Amino acid sequence: MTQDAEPRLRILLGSSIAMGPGKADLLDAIGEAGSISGAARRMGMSYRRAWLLVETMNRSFKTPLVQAERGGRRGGGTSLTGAGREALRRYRAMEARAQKTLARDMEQFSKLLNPLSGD
Amino acid sequence: MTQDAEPRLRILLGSSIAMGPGKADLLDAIGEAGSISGAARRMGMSYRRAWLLVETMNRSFKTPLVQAERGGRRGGGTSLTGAGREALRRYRAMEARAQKTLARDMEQFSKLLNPLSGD
DNA sequence: ATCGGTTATATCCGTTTGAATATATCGCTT
DNA sequence: AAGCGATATATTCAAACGGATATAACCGAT
Repeated sequence: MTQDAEPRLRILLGSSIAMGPGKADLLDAIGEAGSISGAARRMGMSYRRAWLLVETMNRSFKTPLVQAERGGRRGGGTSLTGAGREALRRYRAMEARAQKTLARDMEQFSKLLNPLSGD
Repeated sequence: MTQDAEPRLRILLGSSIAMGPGKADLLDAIGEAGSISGAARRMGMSYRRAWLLVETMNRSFKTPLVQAERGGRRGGGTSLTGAGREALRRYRAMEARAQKTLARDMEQFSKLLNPLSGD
């Protein structure tokens, strides 16, 4: 067994990535964890990186995808906004549609690829 | 008018990008220019960068996509192999198919995006 | 034999990226 | 008032990235 090739979808807005596989996963994790720090922990990334990704997303969209609160019983927390849930849902739909549409092409394309070369 | 969002397709093999918009453009340029250095010039990138991209591609595929020659009347040159032309053709087809399939979704998604934020 | 243009490779350097750490602020809880 | 856990932000440091430059090898043309 070797890993196989994966098609990945990114939504580029100008020079910055508004949405992509990593950011979508982060949104999922924030939704589940209820905080940026919790999401970062379970994704094995630094809080700073997670916070920067969130900042990029919030700047890329009309309405912030993520809403943070400081203090409180649990020290604060972060939740997805309505726009956040919508953007995530739509991205996942596009991702799935792309995967499905390209499945046959990917089969062919994969035959050209070097099964080794994990890099 | 502001720039609008663009969906981009990458083919990931392990941790390295086997094919993507930039590499596909480079293959096109090499095909037209007949050399890595010429392609780099017309794309405004350094020879080093172009050469590294070619190296990554050649490592990612079973058969090299690009064949280089040294010396000779024109000092050498680089041409696409059969595999190179095939990979490029298939990638462009996938790209186009994805664009078409996602056009409607992108319309909706774009409504969520911040028209400013060129970064 | 030298020259030209290219591939191939190494080195240097500034920029960017990202982890690690530290600090301030917030607001509930005790 | 002190503690806690989280956000928000700055600073420091190492690694990765990429441009610029230099050099060697190649080989036909002159």
